[in-house]
Amino acid sequence: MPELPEVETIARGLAKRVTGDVIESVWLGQKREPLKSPAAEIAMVLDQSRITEVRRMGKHIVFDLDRVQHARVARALLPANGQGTKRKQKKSKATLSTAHREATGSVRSTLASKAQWIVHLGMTGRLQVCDPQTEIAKHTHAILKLSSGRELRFVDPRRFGRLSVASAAGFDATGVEPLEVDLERFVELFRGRKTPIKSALLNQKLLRGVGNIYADESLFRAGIRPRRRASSITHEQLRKLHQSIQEVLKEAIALGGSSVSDYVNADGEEGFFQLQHRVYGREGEPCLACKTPIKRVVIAGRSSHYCPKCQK
DNA sequence: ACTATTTCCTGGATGC
DNA sequence: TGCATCCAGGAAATAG
Repeated sequence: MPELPEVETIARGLAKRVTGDVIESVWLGQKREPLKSPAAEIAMVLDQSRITEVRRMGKHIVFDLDRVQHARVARALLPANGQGTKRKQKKSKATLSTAHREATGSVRSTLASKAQWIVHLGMTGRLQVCDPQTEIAKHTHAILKLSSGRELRFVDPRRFGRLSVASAAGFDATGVEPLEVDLERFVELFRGRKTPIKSALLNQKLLRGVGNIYADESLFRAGIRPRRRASSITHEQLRKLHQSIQEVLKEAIALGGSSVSDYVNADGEEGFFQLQHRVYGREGEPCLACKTPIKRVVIAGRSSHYCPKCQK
């Protein structure tokens, strides 16, 4: 489940591998859930673009693109060269003729020389850079053929991930970056909010990038129960929470993120921060500070883990 | 303007 | 072994 540290790790790995590459062709699967922008628009923007930068914004991976030349529209919607025969028939049929025709006129005219490809990995999304010969994984929703001869593929079994494009105006992520926000602005985020602090931490419109694992871990370190109303937390406790969030995220990035379920980085390697979890996934196990069994409750539909003695 | 709840998805774990 | 059921979770949509 990629949250900020995992997405940061993946974005850094991808930046090393694909910066400077030109996208020579784009194949998009027939499932529409993974596509937030119209398929034809995504294909049109990506095709013949150079990747100039890969970075993270919240839980999003942003690929900055430079248009190399005008889109060669017809190619953008065909399967990548040499892949058609190996791919299952169902997938090679995934062309987008109707959307394509609609978008050809309108999108081409609005294309700027700068654009962005935005990827949200959801729960199970993966971006893999591999040779074209590599067998195409089940649930592959996008394949970009790169000028270096490799392919960049988006695979997502659960289809909670999302792909979109932004043009010159740029991608506008909501919320503030937890690693950049100063204490004053951080405190302001929670003023007057009656919602449980756990829910507030997960709200991407306030803070972007914190998910279930790091919310629980941060609250433990700050000694705050997840159900506490955000507005009831003292300034001193918020100061501690602000510090805890930054510490937890930095430590997790340093260890390559948390590998629970099937998370791996851009090189296929697991992270190690799961070994540092003090409450997440430890229901019934003794608190590492006081040995009290860790409790699990559901808040906003999410498992929330805490120590009933250490957290008030 | 907020807040709470429901929905979308599949694979792995569990239970009978 | 097989089959049904439940659960994981981010964020958008819906309801209050």
